[in-house]
Amino acid sequence: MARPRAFDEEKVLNAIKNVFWQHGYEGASYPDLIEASGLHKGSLYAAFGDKRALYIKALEAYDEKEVYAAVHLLTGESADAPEAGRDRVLALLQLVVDAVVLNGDRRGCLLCNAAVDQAPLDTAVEQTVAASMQKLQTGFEAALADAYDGDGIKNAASAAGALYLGMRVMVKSGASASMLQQALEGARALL
Amino acid sequence: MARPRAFDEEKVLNAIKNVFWQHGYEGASYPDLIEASGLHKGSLYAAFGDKRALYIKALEAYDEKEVYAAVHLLTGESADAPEAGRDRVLALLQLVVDAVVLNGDRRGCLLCNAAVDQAPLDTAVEQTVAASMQKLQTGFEAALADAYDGDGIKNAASAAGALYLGMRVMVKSGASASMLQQALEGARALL
DNA sequence: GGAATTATTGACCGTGTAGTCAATAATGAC
DNA sequence: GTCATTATTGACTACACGGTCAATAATTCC
Repeated sequence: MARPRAFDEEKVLNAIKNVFWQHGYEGASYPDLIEASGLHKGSLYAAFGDKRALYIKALEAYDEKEVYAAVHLLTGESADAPEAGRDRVLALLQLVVDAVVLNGDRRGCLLCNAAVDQAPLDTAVEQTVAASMQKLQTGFEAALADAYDGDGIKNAASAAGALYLGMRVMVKSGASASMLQQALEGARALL
Repeated sequence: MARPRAFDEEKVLNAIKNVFWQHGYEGASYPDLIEASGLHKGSLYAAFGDKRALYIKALEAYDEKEVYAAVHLLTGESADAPEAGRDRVLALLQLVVDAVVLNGDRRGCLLCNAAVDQAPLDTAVEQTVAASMQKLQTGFEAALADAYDGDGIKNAASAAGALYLGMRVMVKSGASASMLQQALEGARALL
């Protein structure tokens, strides 16, 4: 018995997520957010709260979509996941390279960006980031469980996670396609 | 035959570097920079130019000190560098862990921070970052030259570089000491 | 149709920002 | 001592930012 929402919450959050992904937290201004979402400032506040809350929601949306997809690839639950666990890790790293080579997408990883520039300033961000990172870690462990044993699994999974994060940083730093390809080949040789 | 500078340029730049290191580019306000440097706003402008120029100078100072030290460790030119190249890489990764465990220092790496949040927005930053990254890459190649051959050297060096960057991101994301230690052990097992 | 409730709008506000500049101070050359 | 030159100061400006709110619109219930 009240006026209904005129927008699709999920679509709006997706648009907001993309703005933060591309411009970072500080770099995303309300004019940017307004343009991308199609809403007005007051509506954003009424529906989601302040900018920080909006950012957390964007991180959660990223977790639900991008992190989810990565973890499912790692665990082998995706349809196109390779058979061997090690190959699933390499497939994920290949996706990092492909984003740049095939689509020219250098936004990197919203999670990494958040970890670097907002996590140290905001415990809510830090917790959200930590939760997503933990999911990734578990995914890497699942992928490497049959190639290592004992502590070796966790160790190799942490190192693989660091490799993944590092490659995503390389992407943002403007590393060339061949540098990225080299890192991927290096990972193939090491893992 | 004119009034001399009342401050030590190197010390001031070092203070400025630390502010950017801790707070990031956007997070560093002029009040912060003024307090850390002991100079007034007008002096900063007169001596170094605008905030962007100041940031670039801070990146250069970081390159000259921190990147220089890392590269020299990797190439074995430091006094305390291990004999084997592979051990020098691990020693560098150990320093990343130690910064957190021994000093509680979670500032991470100014270079990584710059790569993630400023390089995509400013080609001058991107170039400075790229130059420092290239030096690191060369260092890793020098360290791993005797353990690999042919393309393997460059590949392994790129992967080691990604590992290094990834671990520094983990530090900023709030990863626990044991997670970092795991990644280090993983690197030891893989390299 | 009227009442109650919630969504939407966009003008408005205070603040903190980066950046400027005219006045003043300190030095060396002569 | 005077002058030319450069350094220092801090008040000043203009602006963009995040955030607020009162007025209005759209809906359902009765």
